[in-house]
Amino acid sequence: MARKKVTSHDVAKLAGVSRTTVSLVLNDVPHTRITEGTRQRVLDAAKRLRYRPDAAARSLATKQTRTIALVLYQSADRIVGDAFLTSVVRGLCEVAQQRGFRLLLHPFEDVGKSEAYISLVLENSIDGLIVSGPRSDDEQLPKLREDGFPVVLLGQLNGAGIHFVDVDNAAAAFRAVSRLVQLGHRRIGLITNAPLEYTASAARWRGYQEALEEAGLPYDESIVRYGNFRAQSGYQAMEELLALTEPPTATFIASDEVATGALAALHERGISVPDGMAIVGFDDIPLARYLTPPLTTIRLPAYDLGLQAADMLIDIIQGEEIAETGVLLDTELIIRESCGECEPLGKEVENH
Amino acid sequence: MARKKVTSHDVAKLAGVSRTTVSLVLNDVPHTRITEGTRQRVLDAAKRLRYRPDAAARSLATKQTRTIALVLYQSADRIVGDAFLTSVVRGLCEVAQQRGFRLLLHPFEDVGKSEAYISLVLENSIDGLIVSGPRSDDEQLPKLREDGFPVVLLGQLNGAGIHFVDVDNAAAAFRAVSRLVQLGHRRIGLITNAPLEYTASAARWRGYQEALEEAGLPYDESIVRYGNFRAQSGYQAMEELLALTEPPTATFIASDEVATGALAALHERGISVPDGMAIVGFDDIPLARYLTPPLTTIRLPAYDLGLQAADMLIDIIQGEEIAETGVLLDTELIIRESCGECEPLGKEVENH
DNA sequence: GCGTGTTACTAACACGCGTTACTAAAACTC
DNA sequence: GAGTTTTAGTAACGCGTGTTAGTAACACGC
Repeated sequence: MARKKVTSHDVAKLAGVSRTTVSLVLNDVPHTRITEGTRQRVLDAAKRLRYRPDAAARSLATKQTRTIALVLYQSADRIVGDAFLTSVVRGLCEVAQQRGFRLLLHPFEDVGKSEAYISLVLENSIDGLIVSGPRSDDEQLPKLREDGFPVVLLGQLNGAGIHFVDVDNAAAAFRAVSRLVQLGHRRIGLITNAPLEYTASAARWRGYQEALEEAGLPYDESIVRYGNFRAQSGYQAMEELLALTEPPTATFIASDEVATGALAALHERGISVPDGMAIVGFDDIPLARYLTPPLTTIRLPAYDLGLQAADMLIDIIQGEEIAETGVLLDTELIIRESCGECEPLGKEVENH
Repeated sequence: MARKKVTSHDVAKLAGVSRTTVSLVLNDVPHTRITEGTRQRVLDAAKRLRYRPDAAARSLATKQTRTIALVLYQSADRIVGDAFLTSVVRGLCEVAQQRGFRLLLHPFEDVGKSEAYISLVLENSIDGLIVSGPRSDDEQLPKLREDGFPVVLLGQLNGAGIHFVDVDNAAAAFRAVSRLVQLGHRRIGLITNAPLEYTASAARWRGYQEALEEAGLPYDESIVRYGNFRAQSGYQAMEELLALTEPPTATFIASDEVATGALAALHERGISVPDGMAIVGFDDIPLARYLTPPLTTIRLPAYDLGLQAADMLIDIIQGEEIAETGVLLDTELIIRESCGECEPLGKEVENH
C-alpha cells in the first residue's frame, strides 16, 4: 500500500482540534454542543484526507461489528439447485447495505460441523445471524437463543421460540392442489421437493393432504414420491408414476426444478401436458414461464423473504421490540398452460 | 448474553502464567521455547474456558482481518439470472473456509457507486477482493492495483495487469459454432448472452466470428441479436430472427437461460428443434439437460472458477509469488439433442 | 568467583477508536 | 464583583490482542 493509513489523529491535527472532538463530530453524538465553525473544520479535514474509521478499532471500542452472517444450513446440492436462494440473498444485501451492515456468507455441508458458525459468535465477528434451512437436530441454535444472541430463521423450527420469516408452505400447496381438484382431477399425485426432514418439504406435503381431504379424496401413498431438489429426482419419480397400472391424471410437484425433470420424462414418453398429465409446480423460477409447456406454479416472495429477515434481525440487534416472533409471507398461484385453462404466453407481464 | 466474554487474561489467570505466554502458545509462535508443562496448562485452560480470541482485537493488532470480499459488479438482473454464480460462490466458500478466511458478499447495482466497495478497503475490513464481472469504466480498480491491494478478477480487464481467473470464452464459442458448421449449417445466427460491454459477452461474440471465418462463411449482422441475461430477451430475439425473410437454420445462443426463452418462441411457432432450427447454448445450467429438447451447450467449470480465484487471492494476501497473472480454465462441449446427432437422454451420467 | 550464555518467561507498549470525567473560559445572576 | 451556571473542548482511560525489549534464575567454563 502506497498510502499510509489515515487515522483520526491526522484529522484532528489538520483541523486543529483534539481527537475527541473529531470523534464527536463524525459520529454526530447528541447532547454535545460544538461550534458550527469547528464542526465544519473537522468535516472538511476528514473529507480532504479521505478519512474512514478503522473497522477493527471501532468494533473493539463499541462492541459492535455492523456485520451479520447468513448461515446456509444445507447440503451442497441444495445450494446449487435453489435459484430461489439468490433472490433471497439479494433481499438480504439490499437491507443490509441500506442499514449499514455487512453480510458474511457461511454455507456448510456437514451437519455435524455446526461448531463452525458458532465460532463466528464466539469470536465476536458478527452482531446477528440468519439461518436458512434450520434442522431440528441442531443443538447450537437453542443455546444461542438462551444467550439472547440475535437470530432469525429463514424457515421454521417448532417450539424453539426463535424469530423467523417464512412462507406459508402448507397454504400454498393447498391452493395448488385445490386448483387441480377444481379442474376435475380425482387422482392427483405428489412429488415433493425434498425429503420430509426439511420442514418446508413436510409443510407442502401436509398442504397436499389437506386439499385432498377437503375435496373428499383419499390419500394414496402409492402416488407419492420424494424428490431431492434436483431435476434428476423429478425425472425418476415421474417415470415411476407412469409405470403404475393406474397413474394419476395430475401431479403436484413441490419444486419447479424437480418439475422440469418430470416434464422431460413426460416428453420422452410422448405424453402431452396438460392433457395426458396436468402439472403444478412450486417456486416460480425465472425459467418456469419458458418451459414446454409453461408451468403453472406457486410464486414465492423470495426477495421479500430476504428483505424481511434482514430487517427483523437488524431490528433485534438494535434493541427494538419485535411485535411477532414470526412472519408468514403470502404466495401467489401463477396459472400457465401446464394445468389446463391457461392464458396465452405473450400476455403475461414480464417482471420479477 | 448470559456468558461474559472470555479473554486471554482469564486463560492466563487459570493457567497461572502471563497473558503473553498464552498468546505465544496459542499462536504457535516459532523461536520461542516454552516448557511442555506450561504449554499444556495453557491449552487446557483455553479449552476449558472455551476461549476464542476476539476478532476485532486481533485484527487491530495484526492488521489482518482474515476476510475477503466478493464484489458482484453487475446488475440485479444478472444476479438473479446467473445460476452459474451460485456454483462459483460455493467454490469460493470452500477454499475460504479451508484456509481460515471469511467471505463477505457485496453486490451492487449502480455502476456509479463503486465507492461502496472501496470503503471496505479504506476501513480495513478486508484483506483482499474478488471482483466478478468487472467493467472497463471502473476507475477504482486500477487505483487499488497501484496501491498493491490484493485483487483477483473473475473475468478479464484488458491491459490493467490485474490477476484474474476466467474461462476462455472465445475458444468455447468457437467450438460451439464449429460444431454447427460440421453439421452442415451454412447460415448460423447468434444471440448473445448480454450487451457487448460485458467482456465475456464480447469474447463469445468474437469466437462466433472466428468460427465463421475459419469455415469461410460471411459474418452477417442481420442474423445477430443481443440478449440481456434473461430468458425474455431470448424469446424476443428468436421471434425477430424467425420474422426474417431468410432466417438462419441454426443459432448459437451464448446463455442457456436466454436459450430457454428462444426455445419457447420456437415451440410456439411449431418449429421443431433441431430439424427446423438447431440450437447450441452456453453455461450448461442444471436444467439444460431437461429442456425440450435437451440442450447442447458449453459446460463451464463454475465451481473450479471460484476455487481458483479464492486460492489465488489468498496466495497473494499471504505474500506468495504468483507465477501467472491470469488463468484460463477449459470448457467442455456437451452434446445433446438440440443440435442434431444426439445421444439418448437416459445415457448421460448425472453429475455436477 | 566472575563473566557469558541460555532458558523460561513477563512487563509494557501499540493498534485506532469511543467515551467519561474534567477544566478553562465565558456568560449570566443578584 | 463574587458566585453560579453554561459553553466548548480536551486528557486520559479502556476495549483485547500481538509483540518487543527486558529480566530473573540458572548453568557453564576457567
